[in-house]
Amino acid sequence: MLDINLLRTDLENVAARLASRKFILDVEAFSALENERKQLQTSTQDLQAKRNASSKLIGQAKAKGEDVSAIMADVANLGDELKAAETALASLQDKINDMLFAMPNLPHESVPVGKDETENEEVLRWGTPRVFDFEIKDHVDLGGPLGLDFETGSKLSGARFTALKGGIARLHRALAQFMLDTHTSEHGYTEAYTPYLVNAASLMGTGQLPKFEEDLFKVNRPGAEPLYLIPTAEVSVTNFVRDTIVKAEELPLKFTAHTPCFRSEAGAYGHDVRGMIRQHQFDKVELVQIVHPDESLSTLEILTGHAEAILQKLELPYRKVNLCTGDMGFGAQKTYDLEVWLPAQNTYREISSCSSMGAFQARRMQARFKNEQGKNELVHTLNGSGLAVGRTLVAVLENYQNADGSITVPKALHAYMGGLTVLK
RNA sequence: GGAGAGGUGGCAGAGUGGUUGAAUGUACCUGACUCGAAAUCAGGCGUACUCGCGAGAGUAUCGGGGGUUCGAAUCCCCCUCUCUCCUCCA
Repeated sequence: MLDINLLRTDLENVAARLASRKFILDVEAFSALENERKQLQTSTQDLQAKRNASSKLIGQAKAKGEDVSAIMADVANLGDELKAAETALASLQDKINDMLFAMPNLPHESVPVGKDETENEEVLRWGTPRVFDFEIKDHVDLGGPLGLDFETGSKLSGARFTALKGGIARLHRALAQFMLDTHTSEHGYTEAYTPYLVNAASLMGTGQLPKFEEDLFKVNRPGAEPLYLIPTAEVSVTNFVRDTIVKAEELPLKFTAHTPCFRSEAGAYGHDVRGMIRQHQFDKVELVQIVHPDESLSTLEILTGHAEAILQKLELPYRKVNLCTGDMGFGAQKTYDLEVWLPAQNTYREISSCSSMGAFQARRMQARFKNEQGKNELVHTLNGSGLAVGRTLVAVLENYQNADGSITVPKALHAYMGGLTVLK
């Protein structure tokens, strides 16, 4: 959520910056609502002050045993007028809030302006795609004989669900363990385990609600508030600090968590239907940092580096992309995507997305720290995939395939595979 | 799943319809006393918002939301969390 004061004082500029990410801010509607709000709030507060004063008088008079009917008559008509004013003000404020909650974050100045992914800026390439001297297969054909079982997945749950068995399941687990261990022991993150079902307030906090409810799996409960399956551990972990005030010296907070992620992929009909690139359920090792506002952009570089380290240790070629304004996610101020080389697709595919959210989430969550002046100030939040486990599995299968269809286990994973060095 | 008790300022803890934004203690800040400190005394001390150039004034806020009332921390309803007991369970 943007700072409403910024909208009040610098509306045109905000609108221009939001336009660069394809969000049209209705400037006229917003100022009209704001003007109306200002007036109505003042008049409502005047009425409230009047009511409070009269009620106080009634109390005083009654205490002395005096007759209060005159004062009572005086405020008799106030009630309806006040109620009407309060209702109108509340609905006005709801409208303003609805606008605010629907507004994406402002892109940072270092973000290239562009309309879509074609205008993203490649920052670097790491590694050299392997040259194969045989006809390569994609992960579906490679994985099938090794335990990658789409049929069972869809029998149990439908399209976009996958079952893993045997060596593939082991490899999947090994990847997650390896990532988690690397981030905790080499990058200084605290391991976290979180609920996979969260309430609406948490999803409001990180920005998935109210705007993207159709992307989520919702669990309705009679007589209780609904819960949602997390679309990413960013939600559960970042919300650790919702409604809290942390000490300045405790920053930065660094958490990593391995969780399943659930996405309805409502808008993705027809995309990536083959294989396990796009699933309703996938595992991810997430990185989250809660930092001092001065540190967010430098931390983004560091955090992205932590995700890159995993790809480098696995010796998977990748490139780093600075997303342009038109391609960034809703809450992001700046985002680097890491794209891994997939030989069967002959292209780089997203395997990690690392973002600085600035104060966007912190404002929604009321996540603050005590600054040097002793005042409460919003923290900044960052998150990144370190990495998406399913897609990493795909990348390992395709990049480490052999002519006979077997898969060489990357060296970094040997310690996690119980002596297995080749899957066949 | 069943029954009960609770949620009040940074912390502890009063308050069950009326000059209550909320006693008291404690923590913290300022001043006095002191060579200095401790102790003591005096004063201050939440957050958000609105109006105002400003001094300042006002509104909201006692887990969250709604209701009753001229007036709600206090009464009613829904949700939520914590604790205790029973039941069940990995």
